Amino acid sequence: MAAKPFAPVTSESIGDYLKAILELGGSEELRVTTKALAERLRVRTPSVTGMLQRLAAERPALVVYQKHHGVQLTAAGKRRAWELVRHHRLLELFLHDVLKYSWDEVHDEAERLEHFISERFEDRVAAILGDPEIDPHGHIIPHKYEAAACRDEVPLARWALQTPATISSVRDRDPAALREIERLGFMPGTGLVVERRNAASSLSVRIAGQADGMRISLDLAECIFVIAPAG
Amino acid sequence: MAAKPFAPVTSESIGDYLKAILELGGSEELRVTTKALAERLRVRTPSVTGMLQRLAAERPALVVYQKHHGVQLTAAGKRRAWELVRHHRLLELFLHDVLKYSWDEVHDEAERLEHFISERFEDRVAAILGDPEIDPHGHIIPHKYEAAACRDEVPLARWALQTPATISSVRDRDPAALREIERLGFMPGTGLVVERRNAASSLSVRIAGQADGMRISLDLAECIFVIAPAG
DNA sequence: ATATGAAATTAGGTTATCCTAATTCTGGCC
DNA sequence: GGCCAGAATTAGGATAACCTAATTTCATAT
Ligand SMILES: [Mn+2]
Ligand SMILES: [Mn+2]
Ligand SMILES: [Mn+2]
Ligand SMILES: [Mn+2]
Repeated sequence: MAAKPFAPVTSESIGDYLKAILELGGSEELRVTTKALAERLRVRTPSVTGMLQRLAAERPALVVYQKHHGVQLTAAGKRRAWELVRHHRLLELFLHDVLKYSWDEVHDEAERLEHFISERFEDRVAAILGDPEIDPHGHIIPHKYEAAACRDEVPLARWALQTPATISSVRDRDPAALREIERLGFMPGTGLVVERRNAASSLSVRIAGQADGMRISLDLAECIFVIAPAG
Repeated sequence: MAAKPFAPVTSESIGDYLKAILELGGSEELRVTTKALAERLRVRTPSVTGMLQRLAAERPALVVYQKHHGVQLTAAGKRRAWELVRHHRLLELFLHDVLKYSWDEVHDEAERLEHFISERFEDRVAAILGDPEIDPHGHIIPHKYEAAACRDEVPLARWALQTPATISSVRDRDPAALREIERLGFMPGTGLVVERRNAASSLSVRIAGQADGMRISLDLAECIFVIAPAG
């Protein structure tokens, strides 16, 4: 009766490891280090080593683990990680659009609930949102059973000067940064140009169609991702 | 900044124990036995004993535990248990009305999610549902920070013969029974009379305004709760 | 080729929650 | 008052997911 799930179901903890490996590995799927995982997950490195050994021993294996040389996700690990990313982004959009959360409130709630909703919940939320493509922070919502497409995003802090850019997404994990970004008007879809780098770790930026520019800290510019316009 | 929560936050497991003690104790708040808890929670009795000792040792204590003589909830335990009941019933109604779950699908999902939603989630769901009073099975949704009112419900199996009754609620835990109840038309609010008890563990029941009666099993009649009409 | 410091692993321990097997308590019945 | 069956508890152990302290490995810089 119960169909075999496409992606293995995991504990909350394992799910968080898989998602962290996915996100730290980037689109090139580089091997991720123990230390990077420990920092991201706020645990100590021996906890990471222990968990990686378990994930590699699982049948089917969720990661390829080479002692002292980091981990990568297997196909099974990737399936589960992308499923959680889909849950996360659908939940964020649902919390924002239906339950009227502000965009800085959605992340923490989604981060917890993504592990506990059923496939049915996922499907119904997608349905009432009209199979959405983009979450409140501009992130692409993967299709069911698929990895998300990926754009060539660059943090605003590394974008070339005097070159038009469009904001594609913003980091979702820092509520204070999100409030600041909203206050300044750097919403996904907005066009802008970086006019110069200032000594004081800040950037002078002008939003398309606005007369005067503004200064934002490099820290904040690391939270804003841009692409070439009109892609 | 973060206000002290009105009810202690608990693990999923502890929450399930507290809710089970609340529900098994009934409105008279009788002491609940180790065995009853073990059955309800599908764990072995030594697990229950161990957990009860922990709940009693917690500061503030969540239960009053007398070795060999069962447990009762303390005020703190009751607060948490009722909070979870509120979460559960709000979630069931939300899943049914907003996400279009059928009434036999809502229980299991709510049983899990009730432990993981935040106060904000609870409040927003209540708001979009218009501060509802009754869940899809006819159960009263407690107000925030309060125990639910309670009615003098009786299982249909124990209602006097030939005496008009109104269905107040139905048991929410058994999907197959719920589908049967729906098929037969025993929805909360429906009026009926029990015409007789038959030998074959069944009841002959006539729904108000319907010409002919029907037979339902005593098992099913244990899942349907009734009160005197027009209360 | 070797030394060294950062990164990673191993060793050993804790807590939460569950289990089985063994033991003890309790309430009713003669 | 003593016996018994069922209920409950204690004893001892497993597993998941953490931790600190000790040790090992790796990459690089002389
Ligand atoms: Mn998470
Ligand atoms: Mn997001
Ligand atoms: Mn539950
Ligand atoms: Mn219900």
